[in-house]
Amino acid sequence: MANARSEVGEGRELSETEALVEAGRPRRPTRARRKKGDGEPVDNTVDILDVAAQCFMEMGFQGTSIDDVARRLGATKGRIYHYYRSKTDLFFDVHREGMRRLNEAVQAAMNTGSCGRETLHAMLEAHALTMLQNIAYLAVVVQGVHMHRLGATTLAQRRVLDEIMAIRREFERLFVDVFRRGQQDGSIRAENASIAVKGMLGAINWTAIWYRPRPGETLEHKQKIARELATRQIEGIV
Amino acid sequence: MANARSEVGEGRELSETEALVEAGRPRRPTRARRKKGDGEPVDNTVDILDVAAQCFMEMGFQGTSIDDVARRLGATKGRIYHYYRSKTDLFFDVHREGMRRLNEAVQAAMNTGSCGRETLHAMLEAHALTMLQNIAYLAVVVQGVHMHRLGATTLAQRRVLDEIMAIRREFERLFVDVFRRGQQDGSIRAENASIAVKGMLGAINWTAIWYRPRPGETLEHKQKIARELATRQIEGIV
DNA sequence: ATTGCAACATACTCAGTAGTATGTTTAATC
DNA sequence: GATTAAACATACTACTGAGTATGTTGCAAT
Repeated sequence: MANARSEVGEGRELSETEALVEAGRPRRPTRARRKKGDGEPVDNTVDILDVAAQCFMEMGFQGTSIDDVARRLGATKGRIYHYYRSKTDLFFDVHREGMRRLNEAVQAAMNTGSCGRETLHAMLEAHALTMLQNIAYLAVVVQGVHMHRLGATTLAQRRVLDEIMAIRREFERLFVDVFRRGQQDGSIRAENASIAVKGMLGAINWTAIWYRPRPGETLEHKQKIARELATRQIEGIV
Repeated sequence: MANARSEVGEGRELSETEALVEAGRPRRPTRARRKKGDGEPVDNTVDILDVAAQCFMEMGFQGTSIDDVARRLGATKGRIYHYYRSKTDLFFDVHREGMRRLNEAVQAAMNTGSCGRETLHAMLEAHALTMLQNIAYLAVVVQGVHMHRLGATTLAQRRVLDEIMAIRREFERLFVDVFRRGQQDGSIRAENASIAVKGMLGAINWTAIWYRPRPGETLEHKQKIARELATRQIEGIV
């Protein structure tokens, strides 16, 4: 980082909680721009987020320059820095969006199944399918997990990173909890929930490494892969 | 990369095969230095390799500077560039060493077990244990897998990368082959060997993300984790 | 004793890149 | 229709970091 943005000065300072909530989130205008005749307000950050996710997936956080993202957008740095304070903030926002989609899908699956094992199965399948459908965003999430020791972050950014890590731990805890429920209702016989879950999530998350959608790939195909992966984690190969 | 080293000039040129074999490998002196009174020749690259593996694991390839590695060695760039032509070559050599250790362990396990499933189980356990025992090197291997599209490599480096990817594909094929053998001898009922193996290897490889050895951690503990992970992949959780 | 090379250290170059400062256009509000 | 802010583009700064060129030291073979 060329020059650490001074934490003081430049107008009003953000309070502790504001900084924690706002950091990494796109800057919202005070007066949102609306489309020509339409009344719908436009969010110009979605394109940036999509392209950034793609770049981060292909070249990694450090390997991606803001100019790379801008070039792929057919724009310049100015557009990106208009919405994001820093490259790290942009990365975090992609990460956050990925986690949001993942959480949404898995939370929905938690309401299905008649025993712990069946619920877990549904959660794993939902997780896998979400990975395959949002591979760029989720590849960034996977990177983010491995990134929590990068150190070279500012004070505010470390806060956001802690928040993200907390969300991830919470996410993993969902699986452990359902696993334990399955142990109690007798539908799961394996012991050591912690290690078992880490293995299962690894099998799913690994798709971020090997899976790339073929052009024109159908949803059914993705579902088939997701079901296959989830089933193997529940039933094994015997 | 500041200046791509010119492929021509500077003395004798390497032949195609020499370049393929030598690239990424440490430069060997024409007259090996020996210890004081001892007759044993010394390999000064092992320290470099160990430290580099540690750095690459903690901060990633792009996030690690040669100066970082040198500083951790209590040395300067000069020492590293004396043995390695480039940062990429250093990374590749760590990768190669990691794959060597992994292959060694898994190959040994292939001679055990009385059916496909048992052999596969032994291979997975050996794989997992090797990961836990060489987490830095294997974390680099995992990074390398995800790196094959980084693009920004020179001609010679791309050759080495292709070689590495070939080795990895060969490695994965070992598991698929044994899987199919298990399907034929009836010890494995699951279908779709390719996806099943990708899931299983993912569960094991994921240790590169979450596992960090506690100080004073015993071998038995590592073995327990490895056995647990492997068993889950074979038997599932039912 | 001298020579030669390995094994580094030191000092430098230069391109890429994060972030900033500032200009320009367009749409909404009054 | 004048004003104002959003939504960018352009131009610039400053620094990091890969790779190089060159110096220095110490062992080993002759």
